[in-house]
Amino acid sequence: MRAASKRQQIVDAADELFYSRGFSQTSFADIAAAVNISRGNFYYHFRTKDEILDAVIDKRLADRENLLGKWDETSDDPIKRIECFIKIVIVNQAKIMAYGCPVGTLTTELTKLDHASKDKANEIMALFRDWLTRQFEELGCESEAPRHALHVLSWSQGVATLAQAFKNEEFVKREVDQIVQWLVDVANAGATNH
Amino acid sequence: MRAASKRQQIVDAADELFYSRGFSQTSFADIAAAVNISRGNFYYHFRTKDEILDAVIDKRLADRENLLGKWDETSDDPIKRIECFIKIVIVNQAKIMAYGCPVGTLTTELTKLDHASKDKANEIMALFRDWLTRQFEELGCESEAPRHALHVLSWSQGVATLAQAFKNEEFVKREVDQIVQWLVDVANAGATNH
DNA sequence: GACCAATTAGGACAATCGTCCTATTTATGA
DNA sequence: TCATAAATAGGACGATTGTCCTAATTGGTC
Repeated sequence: MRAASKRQQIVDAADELFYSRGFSQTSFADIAAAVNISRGNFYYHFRTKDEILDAVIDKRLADRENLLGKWDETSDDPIKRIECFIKIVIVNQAKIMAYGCPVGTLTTELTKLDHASKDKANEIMALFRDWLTRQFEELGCESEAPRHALHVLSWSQGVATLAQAFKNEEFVKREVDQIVQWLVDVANAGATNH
Repeated sequence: MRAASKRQQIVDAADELFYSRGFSQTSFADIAAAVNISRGNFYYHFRTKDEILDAVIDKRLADRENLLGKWDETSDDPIKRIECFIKIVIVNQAKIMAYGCPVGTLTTELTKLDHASKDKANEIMALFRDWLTRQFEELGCESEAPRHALHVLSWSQGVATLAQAFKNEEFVKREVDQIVQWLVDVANAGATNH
């Protein structure tokens, strides 16, 4: 029980550190210090750095699935649900301006490293893509749903990258308003087609 | 003469390696091997890794200024020039799918490292932003020009990130067509206002 | 041919990295 | 209470890192 708790503490700390410093710039010593255990003891919980990475990705996947599940329950209107996604860039604005998007930056880093878990990290991105696709399907734009999903996902990655670069709050708000307007237009166009 | 040439070789090799592997995952040994000099000799040309990074950023800044200058000369129509920028994601598609955007990924990495040269790297992003702003001003949308510039820049970063994640050529083409259409609409709206 | 500066190679250095081994301490349950 | 397992600390290991020093080589100039 306490073992699981300690393991969870390690994964949580690694999650934060991988996000704020990057995976390869986070050492065993960094994580051990964050959870107050010795470097030697670390080996008891995780044998390799890649093991921790996999655990972190699993946690992120679970967290996001949880989040998407909650959004599914917030409203019957898929527009409202997609707006939940859009507004992450505002809800998490402070962290995004400091460290970028946790999903996008990890994907980019692992791909450059050609890391064995890069595909697994991409699954988080795919999770959002597929969820968005379902929302657009419910909106009535069946054949266009996958394209709209990629469009919104791409939009969010761009906003996150520029938010980190320029730290411009107004830019973020403006882009959110713009994409929400686009979303409403898409919904109306889909409705008139039926 | 040969010294300058060797120095240039080093900067070029570092530029490529920083792009494909990332800054902190590129070692002195990697760069030295790429230009066929010994690690010891390296110190004669660059005393610290940060010195190489600064030289690489300077080179990238110069390269981009050069590129933007050429685009300025391609056409009198700012729409055509902005389209040049938009189509980088197609021209450089192969590399972008492999390593992402060189400007965006470096900015992200240095910010996470809290590196002393992060602001300098951001200047490359600002260079594009300011150039785009001038193009939109020429288009006639004066007060909206800075916003449009950020919008296009943000769009390009999003497309690059998703291109790297999903490696979907059709997605890139579709997004390019979409933003070009948006650009034409903006131009028409600006024209009717005058 | 001799001299001087530019350029190069080799290796030392202290620090840090991921990994691993081995005691020791702590907690659990019969 | 005692045996057993879980958990922890400390340190060793080989490799690699950025940095730096020194000696050797090269090339051009008088």
